[in-house]
Amino acid sequence: MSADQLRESAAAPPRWNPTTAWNNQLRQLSKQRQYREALTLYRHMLRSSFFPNTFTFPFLLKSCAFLSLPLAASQLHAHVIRTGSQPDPYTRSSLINTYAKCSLHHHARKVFDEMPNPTICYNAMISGYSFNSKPLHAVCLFRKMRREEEDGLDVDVNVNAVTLLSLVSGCSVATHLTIGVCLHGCCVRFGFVTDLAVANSLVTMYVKCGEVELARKVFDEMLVRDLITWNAMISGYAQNGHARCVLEVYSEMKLSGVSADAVTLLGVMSACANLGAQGIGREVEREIERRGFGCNPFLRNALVNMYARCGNLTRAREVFDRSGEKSVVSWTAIIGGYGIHGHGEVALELFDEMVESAVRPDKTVFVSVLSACSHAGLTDRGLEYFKEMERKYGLQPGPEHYSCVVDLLGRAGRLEEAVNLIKSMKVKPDGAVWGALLGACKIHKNAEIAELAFQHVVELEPTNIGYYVLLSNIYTDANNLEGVSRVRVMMRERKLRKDPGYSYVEYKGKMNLFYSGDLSHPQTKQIYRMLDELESLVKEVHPPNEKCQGRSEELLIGTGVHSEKLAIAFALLNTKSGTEITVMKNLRVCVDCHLFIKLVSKIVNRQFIVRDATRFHHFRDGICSCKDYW
DNA sequence: CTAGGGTTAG
Repeated sequence: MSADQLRESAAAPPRWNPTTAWNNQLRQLSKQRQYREALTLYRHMLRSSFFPNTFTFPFLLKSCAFLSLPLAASQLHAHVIRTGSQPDPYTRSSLINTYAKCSLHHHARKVFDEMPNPTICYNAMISGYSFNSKPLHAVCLFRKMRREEEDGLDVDVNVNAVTLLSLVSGCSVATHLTIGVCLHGCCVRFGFVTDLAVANSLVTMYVKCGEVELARKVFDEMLVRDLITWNAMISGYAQNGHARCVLEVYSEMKLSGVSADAVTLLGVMSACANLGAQGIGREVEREIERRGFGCNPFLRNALVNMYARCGNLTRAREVFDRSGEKSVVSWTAIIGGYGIHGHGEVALELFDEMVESAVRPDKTVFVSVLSACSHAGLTDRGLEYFKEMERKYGLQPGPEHYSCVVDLLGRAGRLEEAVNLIKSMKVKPDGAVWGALLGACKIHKNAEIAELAFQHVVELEPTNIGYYVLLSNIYTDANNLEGVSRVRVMMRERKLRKDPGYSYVEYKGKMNLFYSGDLSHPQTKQIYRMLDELESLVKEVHPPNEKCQGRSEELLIGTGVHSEKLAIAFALLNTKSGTEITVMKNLRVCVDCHLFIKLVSKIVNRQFIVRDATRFHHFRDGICSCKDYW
């Protein structure tokens, strides 16, 4: 035994082969996902002159892949080459995978092209292309793989479930949907749709492309489902705004005997936030505590968001204050919460606090900050923050920020400034930017700028009826009847129809849904009696057709049986005094109702929160038959 | 080589 070897065995007292002992430690660390520690250990290993073998590198490469460390990866690659012997398939597939995960798919391909490849290397390269969203590259390689499989030459190549799974997961944006559909066909032809993991990846693929119906079809055809399947479907519905479907699938899941985990509850919580379903949200919170997920930062943020959106700022703040580590996402949730409900000052204070606590603001949090300013009428402070965004934090404002600032200026009546801001934009304004301007024109009755805004907005979003309605209303205010009929003709030509407006209130875990003039609710009689009473009380304090002072009170009290009014009457009938009432509205809250709600709130001394759910999609998932919901 | 996760105006 050489002196070196003796010294080595003394330094680390392993049983027989020192390399095996080191490798075992690496395996342990890798299993426990302690990737940084694995790399540190490797540094120790190098210092104590050991000889890495074929089992050493895959663990280390996996660590680099997870931590996305391209430099460390290429160093390791050099070490692999230095060992002299040809790398085995496992090491090569790890190299390919690591380069791909570091977004270096060209390097990965170089490794791939060095020699003939067995199945795992093909799979690694295919999944690498998918990871970098290059599904066409992946498909080309798949074709090559099939040819080699058929030739049956010296290397063992077999298309397997992992191959298809990797291919499918590469089509996770809508632009790649066509390829995804073809690959779905491949999965069927090759007999892999029955494979659980493959089917799961198909569900996920469709969900990410925004095709929830197709995802649901795959989901329904599956004979076996595991936790991943349910989660893919639940979070898929949640991400695409189909909040009610989330709750449906969740209860189906509970019936099927699969128990939920943190990911499931996250999807459910986000659905509750979008529905304003605080009661269900509370139940889920209890479930979270019971299952011991209370510390999960994802869930805590979702919880803060849910309470904030439902108007329960006290509870949102409690949960927020009690979370230990606060990320930008946590701050965004709480800032947005105060912003939505008009507490702009608090939102800005929180933002400053966030900066002080050394959390770097991102683009998203600025959207919340700017919109908080515009909700609270803090025009100039909003503009300051907008400037700071680029100057102080180096964040390029996107169209989503410009639309907030246009809204900010627009609400303050500074329409020309808003127009100039749009003209000065470096990025192309989207529909939302012009739409915000159009909305401002409605408030300040400026038909001229409205026409300019409308021209742009119909070009960008020709099917968004909201804008047609807005312009038509602006013309109505300006007594421009010719304009009104022109817009009507446009809408008819383009076959656009307005969705019926409806409102709903969550009560005892059920959605109570109302259309305007609705007579189908079981409590209809009491509701209308209550509404009559409210109307006469309101007329007492505020005689009809009398204009009021101030911006939001310019409006008259409408006499129609609006869905919001029915929802409020229902809530007053059924809930205890002192509790807040959250009413959800699919379209913008009817202007006639603003004052009505405000006055009723004063008269009965209850707080109402009417949430504008315009941007949520759940009104599209067929809330049509009210019977299912009460 | 291997499927699921929080925040975003109008």
